[in-house]
Order: sequence, then C-alpha cells, then structure tokens
Amino acid sequence: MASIEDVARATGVSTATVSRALRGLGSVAEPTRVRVQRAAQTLGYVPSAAAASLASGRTKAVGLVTPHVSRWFFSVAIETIEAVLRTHGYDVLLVILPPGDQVRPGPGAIVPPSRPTIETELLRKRVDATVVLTLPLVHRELQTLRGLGHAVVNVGDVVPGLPSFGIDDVEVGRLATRHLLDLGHTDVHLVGGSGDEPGGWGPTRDRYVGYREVMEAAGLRARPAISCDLTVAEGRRAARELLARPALPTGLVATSDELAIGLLHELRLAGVAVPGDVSVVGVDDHPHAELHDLTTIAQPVAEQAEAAARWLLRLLGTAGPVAGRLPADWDRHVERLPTALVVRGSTARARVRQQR
Amino acid sequence: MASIEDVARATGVSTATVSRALRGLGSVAEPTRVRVQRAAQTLGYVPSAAAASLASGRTKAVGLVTPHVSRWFFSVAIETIEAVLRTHGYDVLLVILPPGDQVRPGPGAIVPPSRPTIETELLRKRVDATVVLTLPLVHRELQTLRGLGHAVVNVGDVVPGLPSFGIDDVEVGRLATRHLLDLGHTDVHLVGGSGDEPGGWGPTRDRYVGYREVMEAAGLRARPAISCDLTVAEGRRAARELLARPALPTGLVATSDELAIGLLHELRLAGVAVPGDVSVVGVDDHPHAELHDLTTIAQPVAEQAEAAARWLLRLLGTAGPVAGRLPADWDRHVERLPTALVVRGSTARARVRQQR
DNA sequence: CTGTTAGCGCATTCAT
DNA sequence: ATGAATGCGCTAACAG
Repeated sequence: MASIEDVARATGVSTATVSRALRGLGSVAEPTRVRVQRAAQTLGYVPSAAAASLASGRTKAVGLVTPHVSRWFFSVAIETIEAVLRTHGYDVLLVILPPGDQVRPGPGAIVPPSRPTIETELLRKRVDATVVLTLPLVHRELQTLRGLGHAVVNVGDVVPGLPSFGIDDVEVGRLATRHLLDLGHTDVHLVGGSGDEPGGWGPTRDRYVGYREVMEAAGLRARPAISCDLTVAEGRRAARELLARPALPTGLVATSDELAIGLLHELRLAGVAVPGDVSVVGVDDHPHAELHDLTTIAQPVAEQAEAAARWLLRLLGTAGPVAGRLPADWDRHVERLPTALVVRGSTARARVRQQR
Repeated sequence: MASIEDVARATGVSTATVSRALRGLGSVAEPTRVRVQRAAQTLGYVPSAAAASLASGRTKAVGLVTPHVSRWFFSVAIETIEAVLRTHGYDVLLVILPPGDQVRPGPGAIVPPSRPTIETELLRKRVDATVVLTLPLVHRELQTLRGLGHAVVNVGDVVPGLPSFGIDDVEVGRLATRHLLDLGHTDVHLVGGSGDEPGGWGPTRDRYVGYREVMEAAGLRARPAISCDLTVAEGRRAARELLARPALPTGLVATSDELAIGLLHELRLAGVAVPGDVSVVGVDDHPHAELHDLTTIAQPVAEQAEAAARWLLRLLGTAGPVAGRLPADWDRHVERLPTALVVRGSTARARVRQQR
C-alpha cells in the first residue's frame, strides 16, 4: 500500500507538495504536478480517507437518513442525491431509520443495544453534513439533529427548524380535492391519514388540511381521514374498510399513488366501477400511475433531491463542517417545488342526482 | 467536542484505559469501566471514526455497490444489508454504479472526471469490505474488485471468482419454462435478454439457458430471446414488438415480474386475453405480482442479502481488513438459495389444436 | 512555488 | 488491570 511518502520519494519532492499536487491546489508548478500525478498513478497510490479526515477536520462524506428504500419517493431521492454528491467528491453514508425507530434523545437516555441512535455513534464526527428524507420527527428529535453540529437539510416536506426542499402538501390536498369537486363530486373522502393519529405526520397531515379547506370552502362536509400507511397492501385494506360501510363516497383522495392503486384494485374486485361509481385521485405520479390510468398530483422528486444536494454542496463549499462557521440563517432556507394535477382515467364527472 | 483525553482526565485514568473501557475490552476493572462510561456520557463524548481508523487500520465501514436503488430486488437487498451491518456496528457506504457506468480498469486508464471509478478513490482504504449487488461485470473488472485488497461478496447471482449468495438462475429458467410446457404450450418465447446481446449478462443469460434446455429436451424449438431491460416500460415495448409479428406465441417467460406486468398490460390493451390467448410467467414474486395475478418464480431476496451480510461479518470478525489475513479460499464460498414456482392466474392450459 | 514542522485523536505495543 | 510512549498518514500553518 503506497503512502504519500512513497510518492514523495519517487518524485523527489516533499509530502506537502504531493498532497497539494494531487488535490489540485493551484500553488504547484505544472511540471511538478505532472510528475507527482504520474508517480502516484504508477505506484497505485490511494490517499487514506481516515488520515485526511483526521488532519483536515472534514470527512468528505454526507449522511443520508431515510425511513425507507423500497418506496418510490425514497428510492428516487436516494439515487439522485448519491449521484450529485458523489460527482462532487462526497461519499454517502446510508442510514435507514424505520419509522418506528426514530431519532432518540441524547445522552442520558437508556437505549437498547440494538440499533445505535442517530446522534451518538451514527453521524457525529463521521460526516460533514446530513440529508434527511421526510422522516417522522418530533420536536425533541429535531433538536438532536440540529445538535449534530453540522449542516442538516430535509427533503420532501417542509420541517420548521430545518432547511427544507419539498412541496406544498397543503396545496397538493387542495388540488386533488378541487379536481373532484370540479367534476361535481360532493361526497369526497381522504384516505391515508390526517396526521392526527399516531404515526401520522407532515405530508399526510398537510394534505388533509388542504382537503378539509377546499371541502369547507365549498360548503361540504370534510370527513375524518381513513388512516393507513401509504402502500398497496394498506390501500386494499382501506378499500375493504370502505366497502364495509353502508354507502360509498363518490370521490376518494388517496395520499399516495401506491395507496390509490391498492384502492383501485380492491374496489374493482368488489365490483365497484372506477371511475363509474367512484373517482380516485392519487399523489406522486408514480411510474405505475400511467399503467393504472390513475389521475394524480405529480411531484418532482428528483428535482427536490437535486436542489437539496446542490444547496448542501454550496454550503459545504463555503463553510467547513464546523457549526460555528456556517453562515447565519443557513437553517432558514425553504424551497417548495411545484406540483401539478395529471388527469387520467380514474376520475370522471359525478353522475347527476346520484343520491341514494 | 470532547476528546478521549477529556474523558481520561475526568475519570482520572489514562486514555488507553478509556479506549479499552469504551470498547468493552475485558481487561478493565468493572468499577473503572462504569466510571469511564459515565464520564463519557456526561461529556457527550463520541469517538472520532477517522482517528480510530487511522490507528487501528479498520474503518468499520462496508461498501455497498449497486446498479439501482429503485428496483425491487435492489431496494430490498439494500434495506436488509444495511440493517444487518449496522446492527453489528458497521457503517454502509452506498455506491450507485449505473449499468453503463461499470467498474473501470485501474491505473493507466484515462477516466473522465465525472464519476470516480470503484477501485481508486471509491472503496480502497475507505471500507473493510464490499458487497456487490448483481452488477454487470466483465472479467477485467472482476480483477479490479479483487484487487481492492479486502473481502468482496456478491449478492443475487453467482459470479465465478467472487464469493456469492444467489439463486440458481438456470433452474429459474427451467422452472418457468417447464410450467408452461406442463400446461401444454409448445410455442414459448423468453422475453428479457439472452445475455448474448450487449448489456445482457448473468441472471438473464442463465435464465435463457434454462429455458433453452427445457425446450430442447422436450423436442421443441427454443426461440431467440426478446431482448429488453427488466422494467415495466420495456415490457410494454416488448409486447408491442411481439404484437407486430404475424403470430403470437402462446407462452411467455418474462425474466422479471416488472417486465411481465408491462407485457400483461400491453397485451390486454391490444385485446389479447391473458391467460386465454397467451400465458405469462414472471420471475421474482414482486409485491405487485399478486395484484396482477401473475404466475411467477419466487426468489428469496432478503434471505440472499442477509446470508451474504452475515457471512461477511463472520469473515471480518476473524480476519482484519488486510487481504493477507483473509483465510485461504475465502473467495470460493457459494450459496444458492431455493426458488419456487408460484402459480397464479396469468398462466393456463393451452387450447388444444390452437393452430392458426 | 516548495520544504519543514506539528499535530489531528485514537489504538496499540510494552511496560509495570 | 493500568499507564506511558509511539505512530497510523495526512493536511495546515509557517517559513523560505
């Protein structure tokens, strides 16, 4: 394993010059740089990340904390963020923190020796910054994240206290609901949690707020949300729950496409026509949405992720990993990317006088 | 930022003792250990990973190289591997290497300054071991991986030269094809690449081999594979290609469920009945397979991933990251996990005399 | 532009 | 069971 010293010896310069030359630090004569690079190449020299971190105080790594990998939003965000960060020389430390397994309080707390908590062994001192993907966060956990002492950015929703790149989830709820009302529907329910129930939070809660707002503005009754996780399986379960009731609503806002697909499937299995009897609108514009001819509210996932990663890189470029050197108000940055209604075949005009 | 020295001072012992106590090294008196731990907790001490790596020679991190995140197989494998490794104290460095962007030759090669190559900046010296998820690898690239100087394990297919945890893809091809032949089909095609075309490799190639073997053993004609990527969109494209031909086969082996779902959809759009006119069998047992009532060959993804991760941990436990200390024949380990036919509604008995 | 000198914070000898 | 000393490989001043 060649070290920087071997390269220095082979080139006849000091290790400092080797270090500078290999990092492209300007203050090296061109011929010297070329000789150093050639020698490094020949010797198969690879710098030790650990030694560089220790000496420089920066790890050139970013933590990526996500509750899921296999769900569309998260996998696309992960792919995008990794690509942007790696292109700019940063490693990505993947931390999967399932929803039940949230950020825990710091020192003093008794933690079972299973998974380490974010704040201690996980990210502190190991990374220069952290990207968080729509994690269910409560106040105390937020403090923990901010206490990491480095930049943290949130992707997907807007979390007060964290710089965020997300969408306007209230508007998402409004768009979906308004679309159904525009089609003449009056009995519209939302499926996917209101955020009031345990486990409900951020995006889901905001979408419900938008739903309720539009319903009430139209003089209609906002119904309690049908609470469930945003998966196909849960969508099917929710559909069965709806089918067990005396009457079906004519319009459904599902807070994700996967959920909507589950609804669609189970409703049709039960002989309910979509959109004949019930109109369904989802959220995401998942790649499968077109397949299922699903009307949905599209959100730009890759764009949110890319904007967050680039913003973080800019921050890391100016400031170091040291908290004190971060610009004031770095944590106040909020960007909301646009969403849009995509009309397909799962929604249709309500039948006139469809009373029962 | 408290350092080990602060803890030592606060406890009245040496840094060496702190180091031993905090890592549970046995050779520390119980009362001492307790005092040290308490002090560390109070001071909010977090060891520096960089310093520990530099001093010990091990990074306590594992590289995870994958061509995709958003495809089912890969996302499940990633979730599983991360969970197992983190539970055992290892960080996971995520490296996404899109198929076009494969491992490149080592020193001497001219590489555009876009993404770094695996072997140089990426993994060497940054991790103690590497997990590779079914990457398209050619011989020279394999050498590169083996040249990393640490343990490498492959998940998903069996790559000669790498310890592998996968399935028997030839058998997968056999199972799917035999199922169709058992139903009386004689005109059976495989969709999803034979591995002969550019971009075709491992799993896909082997599944075709199994297909061909069963066809020929039955005295039937094995057709050239219809080559395409394993996605819904590509499945739809492949279906259109098939529909443009003078006659449709009565049986289709799709080398992935997503592919099969695309086929199903596009065929039905064109008025072809599945399984009435054409039977389709997929591979994976994707969560959506049941939704589409898809007959498929199930493969245990989480089990493959978990077995590989545990095996790697065992290797890391005995040997260090240093190649010389790896046990002989560590790279000969191969495990194949069982696959199984899951019969659903996308396959049916061939119509008798269904000539045209 | 380049060399010299100090550490970065820990794990690990080798003592005791 | 514990302490003192050493060095992992590099970067960052500071000189020159």
